[in-house]
Amino acid sequence: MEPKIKETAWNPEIEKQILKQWEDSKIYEFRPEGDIFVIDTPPPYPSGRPWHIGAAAHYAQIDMIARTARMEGKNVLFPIGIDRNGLPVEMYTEKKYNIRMHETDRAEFLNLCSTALDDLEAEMIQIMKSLGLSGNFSEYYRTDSEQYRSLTQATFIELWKKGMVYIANRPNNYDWVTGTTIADAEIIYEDIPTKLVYMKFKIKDSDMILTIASTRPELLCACQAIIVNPDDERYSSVVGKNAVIPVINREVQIRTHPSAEKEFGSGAVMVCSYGDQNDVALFRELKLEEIVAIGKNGRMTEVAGAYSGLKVKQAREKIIEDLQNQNLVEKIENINHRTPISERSKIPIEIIAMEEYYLRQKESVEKIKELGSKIVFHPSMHKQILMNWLESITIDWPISRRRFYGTEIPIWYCKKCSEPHVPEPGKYYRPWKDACPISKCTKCGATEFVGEERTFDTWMDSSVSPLYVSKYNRDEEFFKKTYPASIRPQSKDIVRTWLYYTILRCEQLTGVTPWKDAWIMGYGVDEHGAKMSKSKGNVVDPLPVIQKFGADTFRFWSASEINLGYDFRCSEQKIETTKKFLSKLWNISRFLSGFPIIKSAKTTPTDNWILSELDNVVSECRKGFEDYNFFVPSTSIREFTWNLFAAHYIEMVKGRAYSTGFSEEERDAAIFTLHKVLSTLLLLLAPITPFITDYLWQQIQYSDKTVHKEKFPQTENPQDWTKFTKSITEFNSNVWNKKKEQSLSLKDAIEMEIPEDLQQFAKDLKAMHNLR
RNA sequence: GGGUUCAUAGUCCAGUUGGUUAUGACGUCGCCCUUACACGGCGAAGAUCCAGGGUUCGAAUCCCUGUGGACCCA
Repeated sequence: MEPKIKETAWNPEIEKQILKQWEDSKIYEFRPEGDIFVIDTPPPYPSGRPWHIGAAAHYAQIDMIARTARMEGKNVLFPIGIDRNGLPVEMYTEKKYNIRMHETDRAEFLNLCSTALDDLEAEMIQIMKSLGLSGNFSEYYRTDSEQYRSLTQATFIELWKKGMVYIANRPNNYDWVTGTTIADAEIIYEDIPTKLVYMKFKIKDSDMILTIASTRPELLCACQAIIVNPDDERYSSVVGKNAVIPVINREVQIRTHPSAEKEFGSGAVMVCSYGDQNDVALFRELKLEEIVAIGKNGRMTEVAGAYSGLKVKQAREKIIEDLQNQNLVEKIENINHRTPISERSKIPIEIIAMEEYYLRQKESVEKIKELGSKIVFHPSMHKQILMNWLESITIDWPISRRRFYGTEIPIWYCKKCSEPHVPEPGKYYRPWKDACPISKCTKCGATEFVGEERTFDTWMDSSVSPLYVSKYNRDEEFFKKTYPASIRPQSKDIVRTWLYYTILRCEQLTGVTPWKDAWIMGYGVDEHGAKMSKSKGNVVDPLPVIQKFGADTFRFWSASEINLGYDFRCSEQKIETTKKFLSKLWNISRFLSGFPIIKSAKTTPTDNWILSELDNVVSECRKGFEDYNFFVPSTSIREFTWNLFAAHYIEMVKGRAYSTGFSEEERDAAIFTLHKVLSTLLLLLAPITPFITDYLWQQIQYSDKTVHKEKFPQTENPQDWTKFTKSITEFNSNVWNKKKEQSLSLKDAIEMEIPEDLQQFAKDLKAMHNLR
């Protein structure tokens, strides 16, 4: 019989047609009824070209989650969004047009950002579509839309009214390049080579010299105390006395404090506003008066005297030089200092006191620990990242940012008494340009207002994503059915931000955990295991790879190469070799497409053996799918298909299927089994490689609809025949080896004994090897 | 300094509750067009399972110590 499939290899070009078929027939449309499964999809951030191949692999797997749930009979809400708020696009725009945000007209700057985002977004959507994501593209959302931003603002207003927000002037992490306060979660630490300068301080009214080591000599002008450890006998005689700050020539008192480490530097520490978080704590504890030495522009202020106007780094070099000239330096050590760096602009942050809005989070920590412990993490080990983060939260969340491209903080201040007012929730407010919606100050009765200019930290937007997709505040009925969501898929580097903030905000607003499961993926690294970065030039662009090898190849690579939760290596060569498996599957299908589909038959021992192995595969796959792990199913399917089904079973029954020397009943049993195995494999593979499986399913005509409307196969627990697997494969190997030794062709006849335990397979084996 | 995690052939990786000869793939080297597939088939070489110690009749697997890497936190 002529095979229905003609070509000898899978052509990824066909994917485009299939994609169109899916779109036209709307097979992935969500209906809010029955068993509902909601994915809190991460909206990707279009921060520049190219998009990360690891991210593409990540989305391919999220789609597998969606398809798995669908094949288990669930109605799946798989939203697609684009995250468009925040610093990266502002920096991208500044660079692209060579402008500075704070020196550009706000409305104009926002327009430029928006245009830049549109371009980058278009490419991402194209990649996501060509990957075959079964998400809701027709209603894809943007986090900078009026609707989304009005939700961010409404949730803020709700928390404001509950008293969860307050304003405070306190030292905070400040990034002078981007000109804004940042949260602890946005800080990374890097070891940077730094000079540890041992400076000589004179003790007043004595000839004694006190040596103090510091990495921040430029902060001498902001020094308000010197501390030594209370147990440090070297300094017990000078405690209580005053020391003279070198170069600055101002006096400060020497005190004791347990945070001074005897072993670090000289054991004496200068306390300045503010070298690090420890200084902040000491200023508060010792009630010292703050001296503002560094301005918002990252330069030294007038209190720095001769150094005023210099950037911090320049001031440091200059003051070291001056100290050396005046013979006030004992020595300089080169050390690697763990330095806090702004995640965005990569510069060391400064700690500067500023007035910012804070969202209360400290009192929620215990509650979130409790909620967090109930969320099922995949893999479970990554729950620890959240728990460790919760342990380290010491201050509330500063949520205001001095940036433009973000959701505006919806507050107006009374011009007369400065009382802040929030408007009614539900609309999108831009206080920097909109007229004030409040008519009269509730405190003093004045009628003139001035709008807040700051925006929110972007995590204020991102942290309500599960509320947005389930239409919180917009559609009560829909919300009830779709919240909490089923699963949050995301990568492990944003556990302490996105994952944590979402639980925090949703708990504050709804009192419950936003999802039942959290699915945490590792990073994509390059082929040598190094992190991909634009500066290293090792970023792999996913688009050409997908175009070259096809989405299914890329997806199968993603499934079979990535162990959930662990970092994975991306190399084009690996992806290329994955394509071979799809060719194998294609050719098996091509062979089978020549035989009629037989619905039932009286199977022989050989058939029972492969069906028994197949049942194991089904059970393995179901276990993997249950854990949202695609590594297990893809590898076990590949191994079974290639090394048992194709290599042994098909070879054993080929003669029987062609009916040479076999009864019709025996032939039908072989054909029945071949189709049974292949159709089961296609179903199991459908969530992983949706294109090729759908194409083959429809070409062979296993049913009159798409494979994606089918349900997963169940295990049937037939009698266990797998004990014969080893004997069968070994016997076949022996025959092949014998023929090779005797330089026989595989079709040549040979004399060999079939072992006792394989007698029931004898007829197939004889036909297969031409045994005499 | 604390935490998480990893260490298995040239490379990547599997190994479920400890049980004969350690899985598969890529790569390498032979041989082979055998009517699904040369994007294929068969075969071969290649591993002190990071080191040391312990528990055990028996350890890649469990425990301890150390070494090296990745990440997180202070």
